[in-house]
Amino acid sequence: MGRAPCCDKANVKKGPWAPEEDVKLKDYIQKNGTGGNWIALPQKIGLKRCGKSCRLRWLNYLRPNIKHGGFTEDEDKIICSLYISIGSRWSVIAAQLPGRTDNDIKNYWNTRLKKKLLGKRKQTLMDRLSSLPHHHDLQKDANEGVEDNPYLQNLSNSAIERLQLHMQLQSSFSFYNNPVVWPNRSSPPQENMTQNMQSMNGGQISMFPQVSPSPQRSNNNMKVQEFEDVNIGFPPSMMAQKTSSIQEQDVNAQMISTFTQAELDELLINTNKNGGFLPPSGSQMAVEFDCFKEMEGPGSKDDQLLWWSNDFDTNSRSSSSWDDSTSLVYPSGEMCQGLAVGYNNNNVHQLH
DNA sequence: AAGTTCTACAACCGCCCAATA
DNA sequence: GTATTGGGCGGTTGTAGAACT
Repeated sequence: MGRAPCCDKANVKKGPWAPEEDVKLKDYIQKNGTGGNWIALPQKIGLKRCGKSCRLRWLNYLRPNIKHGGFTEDEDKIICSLYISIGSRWSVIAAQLPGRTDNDIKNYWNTRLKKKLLGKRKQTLMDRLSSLPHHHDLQKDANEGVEDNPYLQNLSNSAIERLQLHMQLQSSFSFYNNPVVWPNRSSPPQENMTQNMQSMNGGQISMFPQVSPSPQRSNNNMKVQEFEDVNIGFPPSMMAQKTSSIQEQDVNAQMISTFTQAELDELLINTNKNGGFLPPSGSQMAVEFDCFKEMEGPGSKDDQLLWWSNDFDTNSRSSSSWDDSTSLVYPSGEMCQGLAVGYNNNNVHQLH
C-alpha cells in the first residue's frame, strides 16, 4: 500500500521562496516554535507550502546563525576528513561544523570540494603508484591516468575516488595530523586511542573491532557512539593499525597511512578470478579494503554503504542540531575542542 | 551582442524509521 | 502486532547567473 502524501501536491506552491513567505515562516517560528508539527504549520500561517518544504527552508536558510558560503580551509579539511571516514553522512559532518547545514556542505562538496581535491588527488595517486617498487608497468601507466591502469580499472569510479581521497588525505591533510581536528596536540591522543581500541575489543587490539548492536536513531547513546566514531575519524580497523604502528614505535609521516606501500603494492597485483581484485587473504589490506565491497558485482549496489559498516550503522541518523553541545572528554579530562557537536542533550562522553 | 555551456545552490523527491494510534 | 504518520536524511533536479565562444 502506498503512502499517503504529506500534503495536497496540487495546491502547494513549489520553487523559490518569496521574501514574504520567508518573513511569515520566520516570524511564526521565532514566536511560536514549530509546534512539533511541520505538516500543520503552513496552514496555520497561511502558506501554500508543503510542511516539509517549510522545514527545509527553516533549517537550511532561515534558522539563526547559519553561515552560507565562504568555507574556510579548516572547514575544507574537516569535511574532507570526515567524508573519507564516514562517507556522505552530511548531517553528521554538518554537526561538526557549527553554522553549516548538511545541504550546504553537500552542495559545497559536490560542486567544488570534490573537484578541487580529486583534481589534485589523481596526480597524487599516480605519484604514489609510480613510486612503488617492482612495478614498472604501474610506473609506466602512471602517466596515463587511472582509467588506463589495468589494475585500477577493475575498481568502480567511486572506489577509485575513495582510494584517491584516502591517499590524498594521508599526504596532505590527514585527519590524524589535522591540527584543526586535534587542537593543542601535535597528534591525536594516541595512547588513549589505543586504550579505546583495547576496551572495544576486550583488551586486545584487533583488526575486527567489536560491533555494537545497531543503535536506534532516537537513542541518545547511539548519537554519542556515532559521535565517538566520527571523532576518532578513522574506521576502527584503521585505528587499530595506527595504534599497533604506534606500539611499534614507528610513527612517522608515512605511518599515518592506512596501509603501507607494500600492501598497496600487493593489492594492486592481486586480482581475483572475476576480474576484481582481492587483497591477500587475512592481511590488513583485506580488512582495509572492505570499503571496496562496492566494486562491481552482484549486490554491489547494496554494498555501497558497507565500507566500514562494522563500525558505523549506515542506517542510523543523527540530529544536526547544534543548539546544545556534546563534547568528548579524554581520560585525561581534556576536551576535544572544536568538535563539540550538538545533540539533544548536553552529553559529555567519556572515552575509556 | 547573442547563444551556449558551466557553476553554484536552493529546493524537491523518495526513502527510511521511530513514534504513535 | 500492525498500520499510519511525520521527521529526517541523502540524492537529484531545476534554475539563475557567470563565464565562455
